Amino acid sequence: MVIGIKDVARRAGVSPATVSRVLGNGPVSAELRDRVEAAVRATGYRPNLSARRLRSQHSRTIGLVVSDIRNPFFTALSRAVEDAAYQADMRVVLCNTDENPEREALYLRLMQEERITGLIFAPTRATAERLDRTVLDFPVVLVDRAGPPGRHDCVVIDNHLAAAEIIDHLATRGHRRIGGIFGNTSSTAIERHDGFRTAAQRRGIEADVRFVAPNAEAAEAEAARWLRGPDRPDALVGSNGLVLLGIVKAIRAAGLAMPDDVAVAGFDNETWTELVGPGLTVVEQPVLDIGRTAMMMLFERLQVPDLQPRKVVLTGRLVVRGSSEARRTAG
Amino acid sequence: MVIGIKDVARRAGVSPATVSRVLGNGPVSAELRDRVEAAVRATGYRPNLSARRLRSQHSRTIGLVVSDIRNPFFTALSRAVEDAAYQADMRVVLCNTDENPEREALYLRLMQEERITGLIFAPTRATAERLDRTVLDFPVVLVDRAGPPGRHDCVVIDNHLAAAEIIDHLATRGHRRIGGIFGNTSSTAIERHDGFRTAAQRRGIEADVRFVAPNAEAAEAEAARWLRGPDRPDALVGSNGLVLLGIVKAIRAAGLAMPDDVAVAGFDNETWTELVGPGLTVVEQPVLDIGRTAMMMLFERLQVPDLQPRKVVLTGRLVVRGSSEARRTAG
DNA sequence: CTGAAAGCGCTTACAG
DNA sequence: CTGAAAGCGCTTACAG
Repeated sequence: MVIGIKDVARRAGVSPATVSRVLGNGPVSAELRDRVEAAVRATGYRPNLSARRLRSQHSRTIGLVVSDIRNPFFTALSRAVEDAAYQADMRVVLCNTDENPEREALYLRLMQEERITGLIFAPTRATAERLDRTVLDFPVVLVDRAGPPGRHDCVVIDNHLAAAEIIDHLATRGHRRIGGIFGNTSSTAIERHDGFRTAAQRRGIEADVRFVAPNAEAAEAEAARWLRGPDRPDALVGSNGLVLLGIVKAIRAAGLAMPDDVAVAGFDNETWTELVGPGLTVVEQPVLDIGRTAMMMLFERLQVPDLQPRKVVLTGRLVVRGSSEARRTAG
Repeated sequence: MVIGIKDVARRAGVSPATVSRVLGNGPVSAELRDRVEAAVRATGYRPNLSARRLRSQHSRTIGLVVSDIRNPFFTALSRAVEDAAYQADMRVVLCNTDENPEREALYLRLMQEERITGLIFAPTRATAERLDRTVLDFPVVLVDRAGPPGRHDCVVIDNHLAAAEIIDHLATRGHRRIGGIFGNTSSTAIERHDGFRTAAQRRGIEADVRFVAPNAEAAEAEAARWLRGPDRPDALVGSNGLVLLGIVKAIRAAGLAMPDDVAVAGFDNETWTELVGPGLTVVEQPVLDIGRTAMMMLFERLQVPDLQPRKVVLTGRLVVRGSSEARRTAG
């Protein structure tokens, strides 16, 4: 049998209202407070959050909708968001969309049904275009992916700059035929692609590009084809951690060496990137800051709903390792 | 303004009860069903899940409490659990305990407040010992960690066997001084330790063991100390993915080579283990099966509450790679 | 098949 | 400070 607030009230000799006030730190005399607290301990009473949410009209719930929690970027993001949420006495409901717009729509409906307080969302490009703030009953902060300019609060890194830094670095190291493999569903990959092309053009470097589904399998298949073909690049760049993983797998499977046969660079400084071959050169994203900032923006938006949409741009950090260093002289 | 069931009812010219029946696939005439569905579409009505849960007394919620979602084993587990849950029209509330018994207690209370349908839990040893099924209002399935024999439903792998396989494999490859680094908070690490010792004894092999907090940093520090000391082992075994990561980092930092200076083997076949050095020898856990099985056991327990506690033991698979192969002959 | 009414377990004006 | 009462938005016997 589950104990309710009435049971506690009866035991403490007070009204349910008083029990509620003790739990919610309302104004209660010390004596009644003591009696109620004793009764709560004695009964092991736990308030029913569904009832509390319904009555108080606050769900104290943050929605977090990402493509796949197994992408280490989103794993770390979810942990950051959850820590911030639990500290604010809120909880998180997490959904994986697998970059599928239909599932995004499904989970947006679920978020409505949960009456979430706010949403942190990494949408596909298709959904970001369509997303209408005014039709949702809660504020949204986009993360990792900005969506159309000026439409939504968002926190991203400067992808254009980061991709350009990778190109500049590779060019400096003497690479002239650089290939890029980019995800085909997110605005982030597009921005990285822009930065990639712009920087290559500026330096008069040959930069070819291929788009794939943003997962390791698709990236590996594409990289394998590319490395086998006549136009094999001397450096490969991956647009996120999963793509980078696929590239490295393809290189190993082909029996090639980094950086002597192909140099490699990419995004996301996962724990393992320093351990592979000579170490992988990557742009590290400040993922904890991204998560925390998204939560802060959500809270600010809740306090001042009619603020202009704000874009917070953080900066990635290029971590140079052996995978992109100049070709070794034979020894 | 948020639309409620009454608004839909008014618009469709029916009672709220009828709207509720349409949504819940209750018995409704085709004509009224059509009118209600049209009204739902026109208004964009979304039922309030808090109200529904409160009234129906079903939360349709699974709790998932693990140490850290960033441990790739738990990342994959959470994805498996979430997929199974959403398919059963349930949702998941996830908590990270950081192997901290106080946080475990906190989150168990939260689970009570959520009135969850059932809990999937990877407890520390301390909490597993204390955990009393009869005091919780929901069934529990332990995953990865079994707890005291016969007390709880659980789904684990045969850790004793898996650890013994690692020892047998290393012994066959000629390693005679094997060191193990084990987590100090989970029953799983203890079982792996047992298997490790037993197999070593049977083979008359020197097997030393050290316990650390189950994270990469602690494992790396311990491995670094060990590799520097006078009793340097010729093979190191890590009790989970994070510990294995720490071991590999320490080996690289010390400028040692796998397997020539130290062989390495461990648990969890993460995506990166095949890419590090000559590839890492690991026991792969059937993590998708573990997640799905845990959900099934939960549902079965809900249907037949007075079943004996059941232990499902799955089997790990030893994936042999270069990190543990026989020392190369100088060439 | 359908509707009116009760009630899930809380919180919160309201009155004292 | 405290309690009685209303009500959050649904679902579900109950009666027809």
